Amino acid sequence: MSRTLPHPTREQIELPLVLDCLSDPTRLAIVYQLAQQERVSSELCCGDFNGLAGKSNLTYHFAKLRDCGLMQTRVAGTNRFMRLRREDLEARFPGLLDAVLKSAAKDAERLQLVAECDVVETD
Amino acid sequence: MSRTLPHPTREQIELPLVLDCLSDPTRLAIVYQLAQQERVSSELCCGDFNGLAGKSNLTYHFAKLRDCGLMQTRVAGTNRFMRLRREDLEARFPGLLDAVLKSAAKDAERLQLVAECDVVETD
DNA sequence: TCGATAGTTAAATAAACATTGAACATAAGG
DNA sequence: CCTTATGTTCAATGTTTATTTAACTATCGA
Repeated sequence: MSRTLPHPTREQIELPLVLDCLSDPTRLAIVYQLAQQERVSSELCCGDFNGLAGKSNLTYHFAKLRDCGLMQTRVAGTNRFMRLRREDLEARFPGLLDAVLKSAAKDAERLQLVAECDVVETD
Repeated sequence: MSRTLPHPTREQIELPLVLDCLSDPTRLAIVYQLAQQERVSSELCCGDFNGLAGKSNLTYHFAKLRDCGLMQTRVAGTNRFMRLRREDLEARFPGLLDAVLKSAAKDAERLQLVAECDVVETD
């Protein structure tokens, strides 16, 4: 019934929680993917991450990312659209997100962040 | 008997491990304190962090910081001197450590990083 | 050689974490 | 209305984590 989800305010965003969130490979991949697609569209929905983990596991990671202030979730019909809270993060921790994203990009292979580009399903 | 401790090479430093290390408040405080004192002397020994946690707990955190490549430990007599692996981190993840340290500095109070400056013991 | 100092190791514990599967809820579309 | 597609919730699992206490090792200096 709840049309909106709880998010921390900008000021409530905490450094250790953000770092902890980014330290998990699955969540780092989510954030990375979100950042990659940003110039195309600033939002992605849950299903776009199905390659990274099972559905219910993703729900768990999305909640962590939302709770720590890394992303914003918008409910629309049966979909939840997410976007990075770039502005808030930049205001709170200048340069941090970019540094993490650049570092992740450098290690994309090692971290297995390389988007599978919607590989054709072989059913 | 081991005069030297094992450290990862520069190339072996992994982003998720580094972020995870920095996400713990105690370890973030250690790194912050290490960075603060850097212009005075690049090294500090275990005892300099006694305010942050118990001795054996510190040993645990030091090991994590060493294992992930954030700091270097040098054994000298009964002391172990630590320093940040700034160069290696900058080479691997440009701008990351500085961004974290600046973010931490902004939140120093909230994170209780404010060095107690060897407050006089009130016994 | 003795005692103090610096730090490690080991074992125990409680809490937090990531992952899974099954059941559920909600909305869109025929 | 019924079905399908999206995504959530809940409980169970096994793992990792941070912390504490106590016993230990090793070095320095008197």
